[in-house]
Amino acid sequence: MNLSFDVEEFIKEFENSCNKVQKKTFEKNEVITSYIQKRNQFCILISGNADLVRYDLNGNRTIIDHFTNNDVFGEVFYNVTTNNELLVEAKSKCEVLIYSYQNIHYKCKQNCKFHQKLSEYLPELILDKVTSLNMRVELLTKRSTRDKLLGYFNLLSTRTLSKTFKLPFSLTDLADYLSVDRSAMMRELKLLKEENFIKKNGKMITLLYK
Amino acid sequence: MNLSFDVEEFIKEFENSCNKVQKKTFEKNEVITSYIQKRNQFCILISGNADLVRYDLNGNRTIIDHFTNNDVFGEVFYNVTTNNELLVEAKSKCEVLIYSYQNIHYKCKQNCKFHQKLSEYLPELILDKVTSLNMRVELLTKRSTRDKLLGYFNLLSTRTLSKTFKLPFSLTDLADYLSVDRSAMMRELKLLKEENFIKKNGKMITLLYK
DNA sequence: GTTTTTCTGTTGCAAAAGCAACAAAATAGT
DNA sequence: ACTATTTTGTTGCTTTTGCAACAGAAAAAC
Repeated sequence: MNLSFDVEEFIKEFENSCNKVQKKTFEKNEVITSYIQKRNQFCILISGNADLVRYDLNGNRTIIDHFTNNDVFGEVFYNVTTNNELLVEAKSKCEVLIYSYQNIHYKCKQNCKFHQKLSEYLPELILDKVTSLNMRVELLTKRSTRDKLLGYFNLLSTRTLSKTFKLPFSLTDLADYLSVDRSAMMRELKLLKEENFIKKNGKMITLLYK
Repeated sequence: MNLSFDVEEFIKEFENSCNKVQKKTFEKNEVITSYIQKRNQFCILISGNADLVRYDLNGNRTIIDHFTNNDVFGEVFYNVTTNNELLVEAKSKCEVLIYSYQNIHYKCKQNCKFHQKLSEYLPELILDKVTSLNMRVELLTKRSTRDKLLGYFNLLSTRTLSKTFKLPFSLTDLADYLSVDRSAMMRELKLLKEENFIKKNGKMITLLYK
């Protein structure tokens, strides 16, 4: 996230000016929302972190997306075509702004500050989402588990400007995020350590190659 | 694509009103643009079709995205972090509107109609892109070649409202799009035919299951 | 502070996917 | 219309990935 404006400031300042937006709090493991076609919910995660997960017919879980501070989500971003369940699950206590997408255009009152700012910031919020989705596609199209891992590590390294960083996921969740089998991923991690590509201590990873 | 406005109309009407936008034509196989960090190009494909492709260090080609009429692309949508080359290649003769993203905010003149309309339509254009990227992620996270194929066929079937449809790709390109080995994909297609899941005649596919 | 649950690390075996290579068919180029 | 190039369809073999299962470590719940 490198937005040109401060989402927190924006929310603090304006959340009470508009009666069409609501703020809700969710506890860990609660379902924040499920994606259903034709309900145009649009959400901004104010604090905490949450995952968009899919459970398919074989019982596989996939973490489709991982949301942290200031991320936007909701079924406006999704054309729900599959019969799989899509859920947003809170991974920690979460504060969420919930809004109906239509209401962005139909203002609640002439001078609603929230509306004004939201319209102004919206393209950037969505653009940021496109960028992160493109990175996701970039990762998922990598052919091997090794390339996915290294690709993801590179991303975190670039993001933190450091060769050492902490995984934002448990290893179990990381496997679901990279869409690979956990044991196969663990095996690959072991090889990467043995071949001196990385150093690993719990969730702390250090890249050892140039 | 199911936008609430007609992109073609918008472009026809306003493309000459703004001196900061240019229209270019590309022949088949020409490179329309390559993605380079910090150049904020933003493009709309008016006609033809094109692919966003990546060539990785092992020589694997991946079709990251496939663009047709009215699709938007450009490196505004991409945080170029990898050292891989990202190119947009014309698959047929293409007409493209090219614009610098910054210029969306800095209008060329007070009453530039193009600017006005573009600002108005932009969120929807980008939102549409998010939707298609989410579908892409949905496909790519499927665990097996079979699930990817069936997922993609379902998508085309839903889009065309028909059990029978034509693949917009060559089979070679489809493999690169689904990020699987071509021969493995062909093998799976053969099995799907043998097990009566699909009927296939060249690029025409018919789904046989409910 | 003890118990229960989740997460990590590992492995043998089975299944799926990738690689290489080639002939036939289709398409594009001249 | 003929030739060159690309695409399709196929297969044997190798490598990678996934599955199942389990023990120990860590974290969460009580």
